[in-house]
Amino acid sequence: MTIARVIVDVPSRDTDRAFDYTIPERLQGWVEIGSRVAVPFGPRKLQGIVIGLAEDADVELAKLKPIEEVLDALPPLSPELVELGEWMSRRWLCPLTVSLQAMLPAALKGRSEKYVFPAAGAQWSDEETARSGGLLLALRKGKPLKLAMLLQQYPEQGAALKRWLRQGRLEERQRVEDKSSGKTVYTVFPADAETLLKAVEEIPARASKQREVVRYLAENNDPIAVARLAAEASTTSATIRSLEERGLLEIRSVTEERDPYADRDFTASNPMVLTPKQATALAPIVDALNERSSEAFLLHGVTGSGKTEVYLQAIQRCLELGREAIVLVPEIALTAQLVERFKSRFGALVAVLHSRLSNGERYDEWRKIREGRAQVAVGARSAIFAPFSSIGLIVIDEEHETSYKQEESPRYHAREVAIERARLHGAAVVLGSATPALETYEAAAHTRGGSQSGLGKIGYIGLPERVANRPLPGVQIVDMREELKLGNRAMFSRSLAAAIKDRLEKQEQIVLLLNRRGYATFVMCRSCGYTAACPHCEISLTYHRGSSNLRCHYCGYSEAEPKTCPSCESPHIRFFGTGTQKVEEALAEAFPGIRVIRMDVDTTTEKGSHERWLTEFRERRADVLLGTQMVAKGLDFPYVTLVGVLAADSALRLPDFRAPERTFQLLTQVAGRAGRHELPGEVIIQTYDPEHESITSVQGHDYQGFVERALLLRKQLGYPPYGRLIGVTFSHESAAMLLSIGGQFASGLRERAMELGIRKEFDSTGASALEVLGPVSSPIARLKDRYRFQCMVKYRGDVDASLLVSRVLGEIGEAAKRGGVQISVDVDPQMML
DNA sequence: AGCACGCCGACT
DNA sequence: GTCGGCGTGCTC
Repeated sequence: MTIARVIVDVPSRDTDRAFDYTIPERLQGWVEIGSRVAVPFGPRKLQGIVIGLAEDADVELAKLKPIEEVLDALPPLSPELVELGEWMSRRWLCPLTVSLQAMLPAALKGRSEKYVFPAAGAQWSDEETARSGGLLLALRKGKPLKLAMLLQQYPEQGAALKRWLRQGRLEERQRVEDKSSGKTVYTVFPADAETLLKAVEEIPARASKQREVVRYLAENNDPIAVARLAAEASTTSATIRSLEERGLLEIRSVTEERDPYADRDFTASNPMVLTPKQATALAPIVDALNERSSEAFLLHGVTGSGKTEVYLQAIQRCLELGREAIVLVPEIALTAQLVERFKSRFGALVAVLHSRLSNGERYDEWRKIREGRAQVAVGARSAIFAPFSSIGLIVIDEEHETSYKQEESPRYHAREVAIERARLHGAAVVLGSATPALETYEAAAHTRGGSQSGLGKIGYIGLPERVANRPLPGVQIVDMREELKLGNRAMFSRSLAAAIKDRLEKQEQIVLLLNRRGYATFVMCRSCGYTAACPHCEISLTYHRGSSNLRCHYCGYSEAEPKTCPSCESPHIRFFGTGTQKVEEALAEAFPGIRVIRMDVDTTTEKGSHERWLTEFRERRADVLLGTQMVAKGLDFPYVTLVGVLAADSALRLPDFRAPERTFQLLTQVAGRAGRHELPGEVIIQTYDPEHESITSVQGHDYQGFVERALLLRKQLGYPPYGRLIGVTFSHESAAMLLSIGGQFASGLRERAMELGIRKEFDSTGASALEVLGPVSSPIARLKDRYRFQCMVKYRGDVDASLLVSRVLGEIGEAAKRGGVQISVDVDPQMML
């Protein structure tokens, strides 16, 4: 008897283990590791993933319930992805179902739905009917209705529904449903009649049902739905399945496909001739591919050095070897321009996965991969889970981007998942960036010395020059304090204003970066000092001019623009700080006739708007592309010769040890947008802190220098990559409980560390150390009506802090649950806020 | 996480 | 007496 070990879709600590089920006869052969199944669980019916099959497991069979259904013709996950999920849940301390669920396309994240319908012979009095406000009339039409929908439509009838269900006058039924709208039919594609007839002889006489099916198919040699064929031959799908194993037929899920790129022509492109530098960069990657060794490389190339062509040719080689490739790109860089580059080189072999596709479209692309019709997957973070079976190469472009870390559970980092997945496949990893993350750089620089970062060995490949020897743009730093002294109170310095005017005359283009959206960043009353804050979060509200309201950028709350102070009714209420909307206005004022495209979260929510703006800019229907960091990444426009940064230090003062690194990276990236083609580029950076290293290093394009100094500082303070962090956040609607639960966690962890003889101090001896900071109120003390406290665990890489933390959480979990305190754990947090 | 079961106050 | 409040414990 085979037992299936199933992870049910209940994301909690208590249920984070496999539950055993029997496999009923009709599903024999369909249940595999990675199958998605519907199972009974207590009184409910749930979706689950099979993570193991055990022959006659050591359990009381009588206690086991059978699997109810297998939900896909092909298991959506492979044993390798299940293993990867197990690794993830250990690495980032999340329930296994959460990491497995993260690998499925949204269309397959079916939830179970409850339906209710009247029991046979159930009666209701006229009075009850009248009081139900139409509910009973709807129900008595006979069709089962969704319980969730009824509760939403008749909110007052909840109690009545419950009563009737208990009394048995209503019945409920639960089904696990897919979200995908496209209809899927599992279809049998038979081999040709001749092959089938020949094969009949070889099928053992005992397998009479199989023979019958084959004879049927020999006569009716057309594709037929699995269910119909089973009915036709009065047998079960298990029979058909074994025929598939004999190679006499193929079962495929057939759907109407939506190809989001169907209406577009891609002109074929051939490999370009590599520069000698590019060729040198490519060589070690190709060596690794040929040897099938799971090596990782940092491809450190300045902006415009032609990294993409290196990726393309590495992928080419990978495909020639009959293996598949994954390319990760930051979401906002995943533009038509980039997709086109891959499509034109590899054609229909490319599947594209990004968040702007509908669930259905995404599911189609995902199936192309699963069914082997695509060999290259290009996508954002979650494309790292592309269901390939033989991966040869994983490329992560702009590997330093923060978007590779998922900010909700599972809080994984795609870079690390890539390295682990590559290890399982014997695949090469290429991490490309002009400004590598300090963690990556350190791992590459000290690969021989033994790195603390946890990334393992990384080979270093440098690409220090732009193609065709185009110079890097000149960078000018403007001290805005000097401007103020000279009486210039405008938001554009004299040199930036002059440069803008010059480009307008020459009909060249300009990119302007300001990392704050909205119009004004805070609202204050000059009489009483009142500032407008979100009632749900401890965050000041941002004024948006178009809609004349104040908005919270954390929870989306908005309120009307105040005319007088809500606190003292003084009319002296003023808007402070500059956002992109205000810059747009100032540009129009200072340069009449200027054509500006503003690109930020507010103007790009609509589907396709992002690409539309970029196309408009590329076609030079605008002079200025003004925006938040989304204008800094990966864009390549030949006529951009000026890049202006309005407030370079805006992110520098955040209470986050990575703030200087982020600032340097952002400035370098945006500077790289200028002068990428024939026309030379110029960059003007405005700041109130012109001496700051994050800014001065951009001027000299001095990554090396910046990084060496930053790493030294990190080492002194025990921050990553030399020490590591785990952030634990406790939240509750009231603050009262948080300090005590947080305190219990901190002291519990300190005790455990002491027992194991782990030192508290980080010192030069290099001995294991672990330190617990907090609990303290989080930098954002309240978010969406919940107060937040946090602890930060700082430790050296040789301490298994994850294990310690999960043990302590196990101890205090009960108390936290009773008190209603939510705990979220972030291993290797990327944002300190 | 849900959902049932169980033991307590406020209604017909 | 019953309805429904939410604390507790279990789900193969």
